[in-house]
Amino acid sequence: MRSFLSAYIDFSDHEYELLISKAKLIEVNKNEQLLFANKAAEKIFFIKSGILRSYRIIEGVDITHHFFLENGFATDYESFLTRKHGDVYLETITDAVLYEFNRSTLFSFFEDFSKFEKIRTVIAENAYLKMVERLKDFQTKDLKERYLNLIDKNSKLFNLVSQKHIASYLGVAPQSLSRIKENVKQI
Amino acid sequence: MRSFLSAYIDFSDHEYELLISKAKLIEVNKNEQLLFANKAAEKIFFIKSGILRSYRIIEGVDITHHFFLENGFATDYESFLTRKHGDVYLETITDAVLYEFNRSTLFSFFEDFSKFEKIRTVIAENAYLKMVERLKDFQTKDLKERYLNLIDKNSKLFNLVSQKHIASYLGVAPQSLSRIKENVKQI
DNA sequence: AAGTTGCATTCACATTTGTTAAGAAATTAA
DNA sequence: TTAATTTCTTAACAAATGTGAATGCAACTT
Repeated sequence: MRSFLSAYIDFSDHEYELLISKAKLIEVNKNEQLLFANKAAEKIFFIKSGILRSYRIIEGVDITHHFFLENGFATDYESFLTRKHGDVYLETITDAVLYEFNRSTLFSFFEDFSKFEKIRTVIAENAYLKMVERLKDFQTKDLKERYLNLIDKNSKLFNLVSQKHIASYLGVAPQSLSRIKENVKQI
Repeated sequence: MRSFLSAYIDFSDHEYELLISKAKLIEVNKNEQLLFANKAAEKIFFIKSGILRSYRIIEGVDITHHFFLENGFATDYESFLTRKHGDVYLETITDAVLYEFNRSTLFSFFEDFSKFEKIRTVIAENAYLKMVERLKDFQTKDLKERYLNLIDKNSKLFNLVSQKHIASYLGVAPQSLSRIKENVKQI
């Protein structure tokens, strides 16, 4: 987490220790639920190791919203920001080691140490930029291109994440993803 | 702009006048290009009146990225943040009255008056939340639902924006949008 | 070991969307 | 205003994706 943050702001050992003291280091098994829909997200996690997945249940179907990899923050960002009840679940899909922060604790830390406030800006701006990339793909690329693009950027994912979750992430039925994989294999 | 900003932070008359003094008030005709791809976006606009559109040319095709309505900021946000050359054009699609800010002027204003820094965070977070909504639509809704959804939220757009721009915004060919409109009309 | 469960794949068929082309309608320019 | 240009619509066919069902496979349970 230190190296992640220091890419954006400078801080002393002491300040970092203070931040860490606000967090709880937890080890979590695979397939544990970390956040539930219909509750305001009061926690945010920094991922030391492992992979997390956020998803919605829309008309009874599990739709993956996002995969969270090592060295980044994970939460229901929408609910975390708006304090409204979210529609997003967050779960581990591998064993994981996480720093768990309480929303109010973290935000009051930001207020006391205003230079850390910039982290909040940077997280938002990075999250935005990633969303724009995905949106651009949906606007202009067919499934095959989106699939190849995802492999290219996140090859690690494919051994660890089930196909149906990747399919919903890409916005298609699992059968369509199978079809494309077969199609790609032959070339 | 004052009421837009005051929703997020408190500031004095003097502080607001200072901010305004950094901007240039401009009147722009319909179909004027404000930003060009392949240049780093050095300007950001606040829209007093009018509608703007950002778009990319991808494989020779004009793809609308975003519509900007009154009372909000508009730029190639990606390029504006990263300072890299963007792939986005920005143009007016109606006559418009704008406050034009220079990137460096605005950011140094933020540094001098740190409470305004929060504006940057809020803009990023709001932009993110809008992107998430659109992405959710692409993941889970077919064209008809996306179209009805857009009408519902932005009925003003439809009289002022050409169908082909709305089509690319929704990620489909203009012919497909025509088809859906006919389909919807009959019900 | 046998049975259960859930996932990935494959197939057939239905639906949606893309593509090409043509004509109608609207906008712009002269 | 007329002429020229662009946009919108419609149609026919091709391609892609959705849907429901069947199969095989692997992990897990008992």
